[in-house]
Amino acid sequence: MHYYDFYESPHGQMLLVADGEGLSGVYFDGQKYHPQVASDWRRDARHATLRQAKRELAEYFGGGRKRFDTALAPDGTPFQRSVWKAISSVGFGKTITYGELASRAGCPGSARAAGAATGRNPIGIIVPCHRIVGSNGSLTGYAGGLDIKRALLALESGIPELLATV
Amino acid sequence: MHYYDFYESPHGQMLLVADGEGLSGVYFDGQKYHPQVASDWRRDARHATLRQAKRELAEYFGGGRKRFDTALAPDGTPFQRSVWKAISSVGFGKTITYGELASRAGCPGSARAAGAATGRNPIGIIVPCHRIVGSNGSLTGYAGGLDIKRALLALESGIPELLATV
DNA sequence: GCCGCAATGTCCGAAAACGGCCAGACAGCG
DNA sequence: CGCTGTCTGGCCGTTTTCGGACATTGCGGC
Repeated sequence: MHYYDFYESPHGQMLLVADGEGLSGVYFDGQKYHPQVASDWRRDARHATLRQAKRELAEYFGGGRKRFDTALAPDGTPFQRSVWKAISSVGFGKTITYGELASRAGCPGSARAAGAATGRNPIGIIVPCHRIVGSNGSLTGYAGGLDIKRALLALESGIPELLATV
Repeated sequence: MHYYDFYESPHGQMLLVADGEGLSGVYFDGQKYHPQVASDWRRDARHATLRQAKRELAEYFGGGRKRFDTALAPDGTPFQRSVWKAISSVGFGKTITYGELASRAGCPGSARAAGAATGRNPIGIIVPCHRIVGSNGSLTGYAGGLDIKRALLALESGIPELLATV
């Protein structure tokens, strides 16, 4: 059974999805690969996992949280899961390249495949795929749009002036 | 979760599979499309659905049962399910053609596709695909082998001499 | 610097192949 | 004629196969 609820972020409404195992999805409104809410899903604002995720997101956007503790249960191929796991190991305010990401996932040389897997990340923000950049530092892409990616990195940079430029 | 057990039929060992919904598979040993027993399946001789199926099969081969009451939960496409449902409506000792089967499934003219779907029937004997024959009365095919198909039809014919010919 | 290229895992659409068919035409045979 | 068996062409859903497209990168050639 799938449960879901919404969260109002500074960058628009977000859809949160959970199953029995943990959080399975966090999506910006209208982002790429945004799922359809199926008729057999149940909206439940008090669902334990969803509540914890909403609280932690609020603390993150408020600047008071640097890592997430919600239990995750994303659905994907073995390769994708290893990539998403590697993404989660990138700390707040840090960035790595797609090539480095591929290496950490155990598949050096598969940078492009790692990029594709990054694009399929179902748990935005909490699995911090916005911290993955091109080898020359360019932002290259983000399912929610480059503006949001830039804003998230600015928020994590800790430099107030940077925030103003967004 | 999948549960399974075996049943010793007059024509060799049979594999029975069930999930939470009902019986999902009944296969002759070595038949076409015989599934692999996955490592996360659990053998359970006392499983309610499996026990009922084994009992009804024993009664069928003993000649004392003409229809099955076990709850079924086969996995397939919408078309396949409608075909298997139509097969189940064919009574003991009767036969229909693949063309007639297609019509009963709601798709007149799709005789060939109905044949393919019949071949994929996961629940042998209980979904009596052996009662489907060619338009000229020929047996044409059976996943468990034509010999078994002939034997089943002989058993259902009620004519003792026919049984001797098998 | 700029361009082209090879290597990588997954998804998606299109196309082709594959069946437990069937009706019609034809030839062979008594 | 009537009956039989074989062959052919059209029919239909599913499965398999194949070719690109991606949130990349390092290298060689120009």
